[in-house]
Amino acid sequence: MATSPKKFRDPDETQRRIMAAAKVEFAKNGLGGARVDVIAARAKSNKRMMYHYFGNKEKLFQLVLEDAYGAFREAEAALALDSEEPMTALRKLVNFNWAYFLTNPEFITLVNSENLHRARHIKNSKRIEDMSRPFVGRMSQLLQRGVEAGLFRKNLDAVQVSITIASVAYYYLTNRFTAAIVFERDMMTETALRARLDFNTDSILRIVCTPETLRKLETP
Amino acid sequence: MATSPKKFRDPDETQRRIMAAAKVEFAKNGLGGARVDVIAARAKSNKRMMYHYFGNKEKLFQLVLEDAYGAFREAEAALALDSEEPMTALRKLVNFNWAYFLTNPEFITLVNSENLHRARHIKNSKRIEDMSRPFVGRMSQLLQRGVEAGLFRKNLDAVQVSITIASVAYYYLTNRFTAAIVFERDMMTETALRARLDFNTDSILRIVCTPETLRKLETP
DNA sequence: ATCATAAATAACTATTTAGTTATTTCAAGA
DNA sequence: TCTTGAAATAACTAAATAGTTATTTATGAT
Repeated sequence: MATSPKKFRDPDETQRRIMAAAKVEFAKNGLGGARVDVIAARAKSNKRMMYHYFGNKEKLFQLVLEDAYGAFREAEAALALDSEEPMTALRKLVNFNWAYFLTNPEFITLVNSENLHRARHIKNSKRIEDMSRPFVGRMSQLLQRGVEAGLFRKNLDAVQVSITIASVAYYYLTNRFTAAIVFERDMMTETALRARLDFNTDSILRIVCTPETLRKLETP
Repeated sequence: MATSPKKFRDPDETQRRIMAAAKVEFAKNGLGGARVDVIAARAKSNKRMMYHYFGNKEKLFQLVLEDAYGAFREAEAALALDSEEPMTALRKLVNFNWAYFLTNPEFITLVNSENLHRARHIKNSKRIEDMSRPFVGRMSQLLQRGVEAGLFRKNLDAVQVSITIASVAYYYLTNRFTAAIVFERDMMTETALRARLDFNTDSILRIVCTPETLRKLETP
């Protein structure tokens, strides 16, 4: 069969299992609420291995966070938006943010936890910086192409647009539990999720596109 | 002088001090990271009083959260948006959300913490429900008035609009620490804050207003 | 004045928890 | 097949932590 024979000693695999377990535990309980014993048990390893490979709880958290962020940016880069029409690319980007946060809820809680701690674990992370720069570059380039095609408004700040695209998806999903009570509405039915994605796509187009582009969209 | 004579026994004041201290501690470290000893010390009281008046840590958290949410909704209601022109009211609402999150950062972290715990502390809170319903009502009414005045687009969902107004402010502020690294930009300078508020106001108007209303705004 | 009651405090306890030490087990090179 | 170093495990420790008990102190009603 395809699976490699089970090794009894496999440092790489052990580290991988500890990271995976840590991701689950940190996402579920935050850095403060996470328990190293739980991580070790879930990884089917033990605490000593965690300390051996990662040093301490916080260093493990930092690595988990960097990996999560890396996976997010990699997935975004894989969209290859630079080879799409600007309108298509923008729609795909809105869609991607939504789908990613929805299918990777642990990403949201990890980022929330890191912000609660004022980003001290990634403050000096070269890795995060290196992963971020191309992303901002891609966004700027997309806006630029849209402007040149007469589709997008001029002088939009790529950072503001990026933040807005993320925010309308992220906020809905991260606050879905309190929102369900406040709005007396199940936020996670298929219908509700579809409605939110549609609303988000429409909103971002209204923010980014010129009035003429929007008019053409409405009268096909 | 105006200050009342210092009482040595003052249950109301003690409870108030414990609540205030708890708000700070929960906001700073989340429910899991908060320490009851720290709360007691900061309140210049002691643990026994906390347990006496509030039962346990989680019940205290619930009360702090309900109070924070109540204060937010009260402040919003005090805007008296129903006696404003729809456009003015909408701008004021965007402004209010921004200013409130900015000047009450503990509100954001409390809500984040509660969502990490899947809203289990307010799940059955009649208080929260009672405070929320009028808010949704006010939003619906505002949209309705805007539509009737030919200013706002028809068939907008008040819940989607509410969520969007909150999201563009909340996300920027809650994720300001990681964003500062990702975007290599200080998110909290006066200029950056002003730029974000302006961007948000513009965005929400583009989402809510009819094309004609927007056109009139651009050519005064 | 005094007494019952609630407010306040400090000292304590049983658990939990991050991190360590001591020991055993395996696998690869000589 | 023997040796050696890394991988793995379990048992331990010191500190921290939520919650409690026992006791003292002030206050307001009688």
